[in-house]
Amino acid sequence: MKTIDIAGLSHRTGLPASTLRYYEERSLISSIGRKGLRRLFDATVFQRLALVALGRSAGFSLSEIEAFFSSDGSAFIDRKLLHEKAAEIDHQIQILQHVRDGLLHVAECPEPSHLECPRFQKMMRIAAKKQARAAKR
Amino acid sequence: MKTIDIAGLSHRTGLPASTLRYYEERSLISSIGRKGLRRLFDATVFQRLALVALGRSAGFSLSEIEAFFSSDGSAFIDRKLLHEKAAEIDHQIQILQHVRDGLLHVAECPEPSHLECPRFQKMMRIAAKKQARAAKR
DNA sequence: TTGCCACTTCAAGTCGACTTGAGGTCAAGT
DNA sequence: ACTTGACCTCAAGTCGACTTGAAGTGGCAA
Repeated sequence: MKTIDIAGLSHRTGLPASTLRYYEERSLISSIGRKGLRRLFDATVFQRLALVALGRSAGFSLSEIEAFFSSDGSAFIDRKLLHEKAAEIDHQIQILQHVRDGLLHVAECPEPSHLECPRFQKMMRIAAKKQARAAKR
Repeated sequence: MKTIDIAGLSHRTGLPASTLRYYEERSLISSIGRKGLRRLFDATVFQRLALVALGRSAGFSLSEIEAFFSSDGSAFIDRKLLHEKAAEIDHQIQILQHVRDGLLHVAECPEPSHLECPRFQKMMRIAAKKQARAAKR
């Protein structure tokens, strides 16, 4: 079986070795053994790291990602949670679209009065509503 | 002129007083004076806070939002910066769309083999590339 | 066999955005 | 005039996700 040490894994993933050790400590990945003190990983670790990357991009915390990996090693079993997160992301996309439009509006509008513009105000109201939720991330 | 104290402002915005003090310390908002020790705010603070909320929703750090407020108190004057940020947000929207699709794919696919699906792998590659940036937010 | 240095562990530090707590002040109601 | 308690300041704590540093170990080239 082909194995890779932490330096190689770091090189191939772009993640610092410290992060990989940290992920192992958090049980997000696992090494298949040691050569002396040194960790050895096999190819499955790449998949695992890709899933972690996906989860991070989706805004999951490491704890949440941990929860996705069930005890038997299989991953992402909770479909309901996945759908919920997808919906959350959809929502965030909509907010970002409003915010982008708001920024562009401000950039285009030559007036100092864009703060009075109803379009801008509407966008701000949307942003403000989501403040509490957004601030939690 | 109508003024409001920190408790009233907190009540009307939903933000804790500690957060409002913190924002004042960061120069994101300003009080118009004091009654004894107590801060007094006027109506303009609501607009200011709405802009801060907007910025936070857009994923800006408080420092970035500070930068938007120019020294003379007017806001969002740097059109180039605004366009840049809008483009950045556009980019983030695209990533989130991929991530959402990835989550849905995993949720739908009843096989343990979704990890081999080319669509999924492509999405994961995109997510992985953006990991560093996403992790910073 | 020796020596280098990439790896190891473990504790502590960092960063952003706040929150919490101790100890102090003062506006306002009785 | 006194008390109450909401406000004040400033320092320190928190949380998540890592990073950094010191001190130790051992694989491998010469």
